[in-house]
Amino acid sequence: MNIGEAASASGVSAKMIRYYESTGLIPAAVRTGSGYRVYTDTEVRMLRFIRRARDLGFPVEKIVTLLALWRDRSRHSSDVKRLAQEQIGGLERRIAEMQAMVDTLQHLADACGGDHRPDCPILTDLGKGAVGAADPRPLPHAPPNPSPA
Amino acid sequence: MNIGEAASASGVSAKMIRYYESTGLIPAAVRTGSGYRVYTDTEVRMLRFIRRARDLGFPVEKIVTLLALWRDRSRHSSDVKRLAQEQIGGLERRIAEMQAMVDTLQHLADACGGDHRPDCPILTDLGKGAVGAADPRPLPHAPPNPSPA
DNA sequence: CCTTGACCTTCCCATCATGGGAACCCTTAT
DNA sequence: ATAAGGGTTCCCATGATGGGAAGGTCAAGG
Repeated sequence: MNIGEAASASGVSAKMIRYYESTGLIPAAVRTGSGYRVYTDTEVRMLRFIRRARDLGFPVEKIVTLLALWRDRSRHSSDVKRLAQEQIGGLERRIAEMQAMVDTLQHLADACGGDHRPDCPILTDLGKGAVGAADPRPLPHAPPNPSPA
Repeated sequence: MNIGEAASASGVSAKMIRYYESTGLIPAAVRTGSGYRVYTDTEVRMLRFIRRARDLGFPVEKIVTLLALWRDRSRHSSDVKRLAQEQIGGLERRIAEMQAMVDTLQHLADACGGDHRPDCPILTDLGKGAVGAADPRPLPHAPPNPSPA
């Protein structure tokens, strides 16, 4: 199977298959004499596994561990369960953060007339604050685990 | 005020202040004879505005619009409210996606013994699926609007 | 046999917001 | 005068993904 077929069979783009190979997430594929990558059903199943785990928001780094457990027939299900629960915890923390943003915005929007007049508590709130020192919270902008699928 | 002072007064790092200037989000700062950027309270307030908007999850692109409205004294509050509501909608969509991930994971984890045995519905589910064509959903991985604050 | 088109290869670039660091210049206090 | 602690620019890296160019390969059909 060529990379294109493996891509459509697994739902992982050819680009990403090469990327996963380059980062070591999956082993290097066997090549034909002319350099084409060749995939078997086993590898396609691995790619589907990766795809599903990404759909569930697992960061690629965690998928490394999941794949190792997947391959390890003597794994303990408790190890897998723990990973899943950590993932749930991380997602729930991010959900709570976003919910807090929603709540704040909703509060501000509720207090905003939404008419032709310029007065708007949203802008007032965003612009408020004395010019003294601000707490330099690090604005942890890059979520460790973005993937909404 | 030098950039370092403006950074601690606004909560935006000096690095990011220069970045915002380079992208045109904020106007270029006045310079001293020797090239140091100089900031006034007005600019610090603008930076705090940006910081707060980022904290609420607004992508920088939207902040461009918010800033324009902030500066425009003849703005209509309805324009601001609409932006806030769009932001709320986007956040809620992402929350729903993540909640769906949590639900799926919780379902799988509940069915997993979590003991020393290898059997685990989590891995079974991730690995399942025939090797036929998979729907090539684009895995919209990059959230348009990540910032959890 | 040769062409054509679809596929493959590698390599580079871009995203987005952010940090790290190097190399070098400026200011201020001792 | 010198050292410390700013500032400046420029380059690089992140993580997962797509886009695209330049060039090699394969299969089908004339």
